[in-house]
Amino acid sequence: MREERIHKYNLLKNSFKIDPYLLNLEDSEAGLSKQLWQEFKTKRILATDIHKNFENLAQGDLSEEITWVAGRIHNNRNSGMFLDLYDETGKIQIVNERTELEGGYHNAEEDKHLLDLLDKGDIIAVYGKPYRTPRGELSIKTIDLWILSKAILPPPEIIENKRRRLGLTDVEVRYRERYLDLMVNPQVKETFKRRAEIVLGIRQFLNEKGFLEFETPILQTSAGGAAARPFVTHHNTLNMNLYLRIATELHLKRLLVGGFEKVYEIGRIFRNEGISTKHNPEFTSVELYQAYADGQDMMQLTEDLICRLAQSEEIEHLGEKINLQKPWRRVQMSDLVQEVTGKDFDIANCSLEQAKQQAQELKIEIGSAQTVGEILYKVFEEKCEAKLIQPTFVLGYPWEDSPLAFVSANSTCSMKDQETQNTREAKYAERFELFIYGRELANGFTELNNPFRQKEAFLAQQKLKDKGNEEAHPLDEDYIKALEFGMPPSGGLGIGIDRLIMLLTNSASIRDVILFPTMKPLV
RNA sequence: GGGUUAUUAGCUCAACGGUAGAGCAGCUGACUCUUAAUCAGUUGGUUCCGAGUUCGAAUCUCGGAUAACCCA
Repeated sequence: MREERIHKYNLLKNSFKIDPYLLNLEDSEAGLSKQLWQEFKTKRILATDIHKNFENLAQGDLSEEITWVAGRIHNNRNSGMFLDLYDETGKIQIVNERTELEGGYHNAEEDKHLLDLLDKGDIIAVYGKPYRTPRGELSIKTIDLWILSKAILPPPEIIENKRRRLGLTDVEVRYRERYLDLMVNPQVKETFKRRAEIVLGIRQFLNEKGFLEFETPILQTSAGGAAARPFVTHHNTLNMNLYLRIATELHLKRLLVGGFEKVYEIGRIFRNEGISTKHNPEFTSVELYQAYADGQDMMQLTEDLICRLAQSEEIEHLGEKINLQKPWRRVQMSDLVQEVTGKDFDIANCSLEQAKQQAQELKIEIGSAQTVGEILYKVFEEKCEAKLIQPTFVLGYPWEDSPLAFVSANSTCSMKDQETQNTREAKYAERFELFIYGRELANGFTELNNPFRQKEAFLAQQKLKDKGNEEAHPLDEDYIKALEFGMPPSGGLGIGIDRLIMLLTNSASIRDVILFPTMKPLV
């Protein structure tokens, strides 16, 4: 098939003197080319607009309004008489009356042959008049047409009609050759359009609230701000290893030290971890930090943001109705665990022995967990996470896993609880995570701005690292130095944008919302 | 990391130990007719790769690749 197309390409070039990759309007013998090209660029109409503008054109009627359209041919009936032309907005039918085709820069005789050389997949420009066929299909009746790009490979069949199982369904091809997926699966195009709108919506929301967007380093000498294994790369002239960032947190908080009070960054994050329907090695997050605020403010902001992006108080996600009506549930992790398992793992009431015993009763492998808090977290992950279908803020994270958050007795994520941090042994981090449909969507806390506490927390992480925990947070002396200059008390929030888009576009896999997901090469 | 499943023509799939097939696409022709156009004819294969069992393998066995899903 490819050979056939190449043959046609050569025919066009040699017999017609047309290079089907150039704007052949330029080569017109009629001398009108430049003028026509200008006209084309300024007057081209999108398919949806034609349908809108000529809605009332009666059957069989021909409008006198000269119209330009362009797009890809996806279907061809009656030997080129009817073409289905698709642009970004949809389909418009082209009607070619061979006997009526006038010459533009090629004469009518040649047009006949030109029609025969058109293939599915070719991108063409059409100059003609709106026309509703006797059968009622709004079309463009061609006066002249030009090949703008010859397709050597045919496009997969476009799916508009489910009556037969065709089109491109192989997920592997859809991910590897996403352009084909976009070309023929309208709902895929719709998802990514929505993605662009959501990201724009986040920017608009934050900008309205006075946040400033910044760009912080992706290449870092120390990959901090989260618990994850980083990718390592090498800088040749500095002759040193660098890490790809696993979070934007520590640099954004340096901006708070510098005096900005509301900052955010939307950007790519890299984590050297497994791939699943919820994980891609590179993904997009938005992190924001607000001075003179706390975790409470961050929860409210999260609600406001997501509700605005959803544009509806109830959405349907993979068969579940998700009620987004504010305020969303806020619950302590230990209360939630008790609710689900009937066992009390609250650090205040539960000894390490009891916690281990209870975990065993629940048949939960505690693995490396050494404290009540860590066991609580394991039980939560095992027993509760998947059940959090409706939006839920989970509070009261064990401090061991939250080295960048304030620690308090009550973990209400409110600033006034900080004063109780002296008796750290019985404490939770002032941290929350948002779950919807069992998926972690956001993570926020009242930021730790005490450099001494921060250093202690880093040193505790260092010990874990020494024990072989590759996800433990590295000691970042430079960040501690920044805190020593003083960071205002602040709230911080991170949202996984891909997962948020999954939720809002009703997508089951993160790969359905990432245009080019990470794949192993075929050879 | 473990398990399950899949990989056959450009696309969607069949053939389940006995000559590798269909629909669509492509090509040739008919038809100013259509919208899944139709009609007639027709081309097209390293059955993901490699080894084994067998008279005979797309099919059974083993190994590998890639992917999807589930579990950790």
